[in-house]
Amino acid sequence: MSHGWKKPTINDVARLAGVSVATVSAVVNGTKVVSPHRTQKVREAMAALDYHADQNARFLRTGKSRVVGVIIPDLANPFYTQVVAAADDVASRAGYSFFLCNSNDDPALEQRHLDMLFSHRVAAVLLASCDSFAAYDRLIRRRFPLVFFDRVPTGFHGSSVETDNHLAAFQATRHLIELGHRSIAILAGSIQRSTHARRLEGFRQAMLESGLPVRDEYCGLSGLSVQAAYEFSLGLLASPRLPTAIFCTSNNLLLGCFRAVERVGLPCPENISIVGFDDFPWNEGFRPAITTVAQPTAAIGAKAMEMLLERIAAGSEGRVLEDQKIVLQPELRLRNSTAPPPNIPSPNELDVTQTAS
Amino acid sequence: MSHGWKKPTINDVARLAGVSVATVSAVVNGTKVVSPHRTQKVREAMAALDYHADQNARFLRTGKSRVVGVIIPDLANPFYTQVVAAADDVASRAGYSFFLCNSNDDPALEQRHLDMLFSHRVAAVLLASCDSFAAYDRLIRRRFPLVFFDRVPTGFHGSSVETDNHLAAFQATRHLIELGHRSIAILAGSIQRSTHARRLEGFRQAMLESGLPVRDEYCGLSGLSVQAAYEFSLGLLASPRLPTAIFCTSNNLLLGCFRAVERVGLPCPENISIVGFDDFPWNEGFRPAITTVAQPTAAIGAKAMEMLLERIAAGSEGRVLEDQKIVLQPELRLRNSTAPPPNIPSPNELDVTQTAS
DNA sequence: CTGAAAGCGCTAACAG
DNA sequence: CTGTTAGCGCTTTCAG
Repeated sequence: MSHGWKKPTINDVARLAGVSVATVSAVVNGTKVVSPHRTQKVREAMAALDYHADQNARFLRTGKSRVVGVIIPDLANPFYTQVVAAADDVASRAGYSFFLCNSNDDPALEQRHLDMLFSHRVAAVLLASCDSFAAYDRLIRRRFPLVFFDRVPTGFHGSSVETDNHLAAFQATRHLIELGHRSIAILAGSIQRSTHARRLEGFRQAMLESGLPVRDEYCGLSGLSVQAAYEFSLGLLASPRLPTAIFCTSNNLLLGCFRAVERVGLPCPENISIVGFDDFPWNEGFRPAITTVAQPTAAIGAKAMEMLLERIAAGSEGRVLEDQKIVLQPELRLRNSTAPPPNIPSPNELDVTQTAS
Repeated sequence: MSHGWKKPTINDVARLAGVSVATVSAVVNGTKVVSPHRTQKVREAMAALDYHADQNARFLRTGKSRVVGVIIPDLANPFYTQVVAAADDVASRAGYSFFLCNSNDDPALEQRHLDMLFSHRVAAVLLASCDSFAAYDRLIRRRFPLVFFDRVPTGFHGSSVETDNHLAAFQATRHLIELGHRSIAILAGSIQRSTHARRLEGFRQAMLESGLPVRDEYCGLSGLSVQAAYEFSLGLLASPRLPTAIFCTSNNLLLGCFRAVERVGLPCPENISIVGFDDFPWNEGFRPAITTVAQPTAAIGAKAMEMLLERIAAGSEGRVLEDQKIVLQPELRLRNSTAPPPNIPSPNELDVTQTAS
C-alpha cells in the first residue's frame, strides 16, 4: 500500500453491506428495485467507505461516457473562456464534465488533443478549430458528435455555431462610414482564420457599397497578436496617409492598436476613431470607452453545447441528425471611441484623396 | 451499429496484423522488444483502422491515470485562466491532460466536482478552494495528491502556492501613504476569502505602522462582484468624508470602483488615487492607466503544476513528500492612477481629520 | 427481489 | 521474441 489507502471498490461495499455486487450496483444506479432494508445497508456501507464508483470501469462496460472534450486556441483569451463558461453551465446541468484543451493555435497540437480525447472515449467534442476542414474528415465520416464554434473550417460540412462575422464587420464599418469616415483602416488579423476572413469581407462590402477604396496599406494582416497589431498600427499612424478610423477585428488587435494610438498621442476620437471587436467588462474602463461590436459569447457557448448534447443523444438512439449551422447576431455597442473625422471631405473628392500626399 | 462505426479495439488490430494482442500492446507501449517485421505489420494495422487505445481500459488495468483535475471558482476571470494556461503548459509537456471544473464559488458544487474527479480516478487535483479546510480532510488523510493555489483554506496543512497577499497589500498601501495619502479606503471584498483577508491585514499593517486610522466606513466588505464594488464605491464617493485614495483588492473590484469614479466624475488621479490588484494587458488601456499590484500568474500555475506532478511521481513510488508551501512575490506596477492627494494634511492633524465633518 | 457469472479493452505475468 | 490468459471494477443478463 503505497498510499496507505486503497480505493474502495464495489466489492468492498458489497462485502461490508453483506449483499452482492449486483445489489450495490442496483442501488447506486437506481436501475432495479431493492428492498428498503438492503438499500439502507448499502448506503451505509458506501458512506462508511466513502465509495465512488469508478467511471472508467463503468464506461468500459456501458460504452457511455459523460465527458465531452473542448478545444480552444487560447485559454487566456477572455472570448473563449466566456464561451466555455457558458458551455460548462449547460454541460454540467446535464451531468457532463469537461476535458479542456488548449491548442495554442497549433494544428499539430490540436490533432494530438483530438487523439487524446478519442483515447479517453469522450462522448463528443466542441471545437474552435485551428486547422483546415480536411483534418476533421475522419471524424465526420464516422459521425462522431462534433460541433464547431467561432472558427468553422471553410468548406466544412457539419454542425457549427458562430457569430455572423460578415455582418458584424459590415455594421462596424457602416457606423464609421455614416460618421463621415472615408479613410478607414482595418486590422484584419489573418485571412487564414475563417472568422477574420469573413470580417474582412464584411468590411470590404461596406466600403464597396459606399464607393470607398480599400487600400492595401490600410489592411493589416500581420497576425493576431497584440504585438503585431501594435507594430502595424504604429506604422499606420506614422504614414503620410493617416486614416481617420481604424477597425480592429479582435480584442487582442484592439489592445495593440489602442496602445499605438496612445503612444503616438493622437487624440481619440477627435483625430482617430477606433472600433473594436468583442466586448468585456473592462472595455468600459478604457478612455475613451470603446465602441465595439460584441459577439454573444454566452449564447454561442450555450447553443453549441446544447447542439452537442442533442447529437450525443441522437447518436445513442441511432438517429442521424441533420447538420445544423447556427449563425448568431452581433451587436454594435456605441461608446466614445468613434466620432466624425476631423474634417469631412465632400463625396466628390473621393479620388482626389488618393493623389494627395 | 448505431453510428455505422465501431471503435477498433486491440483485438481488431491484432487480427488484421496477424499477431496476438500482447504483441500489439508491446508495440503500442514499447514495453517489450518486437521483431521489426511484426512491428511494421502492427503499425500498418493501427493506421488502417485509426486505432486509439482506450485509456479507460488501460487505466482500469494499470491504475495509472494521466489526467489531473483542476477546479477554479470562475472560468471567466482572467486571473484564473492565466494561471490555468500556465499549468496546462507544464502538464501537457508531461503528457497529462486536464479535467477543468468551474466551482462558481459554490462549496457544494466544488464538492460535487471533487467527487466527479475521484470517480474518474484523476491522478491529482489542483484547486483554488472555495471551502474551509475541513472539507479536504478526507483527501489529505488518504494522501491524495492535492495542491492548492491562490486560495488556501486557513488552517490547512498541505501543499500550496500563492502570492504573498499580505505583502502585496502592504506595498500598495505603502505606496499610497508615501504619496501623502491619509484617508485611504479599501475594497476588501470579503474576509471569508483567505486571500482577501490577508490583503486586508496587509493594508491594516501599513496603515497602523504609519499611525493612520482604518475606518469602518472605508472598508468595503460587500462581496467580490463588480456590481457590489460599484455600489460601495458610489456610497463612498457620495459620503461627506471622501477618501483620497482607494485600494481595490481584486480586478473585479477595480472594475466596479473605476466605474463609480467615472460615474461621479471625480478626476483621477488628481482628486482620487486608485490602485488595483492583478494586472492584465488591458489595464494599460484604462485612462488613467492603472497602478496595480500584479500577481505572478504564470509562475503560480507552473509551480503549482510542477508540485502536483512531483507528488504524483512520489506517490507512485511510495515516497511521502513533505508538505510544501510556496509564497510568490507580488510586483507593484506604478502607472498613472495614483498621485499625491489634493492637499496633504500635516502629520499632526491626524486625529483632527476624524472630528471634522 | 437477489446473486452468480460473463465480459467491456487492456496489460502483465507466464509459458512456450 | 511471441502468444495465452487472468483479471482491473463495473453492469447486466439470466436463474433462482
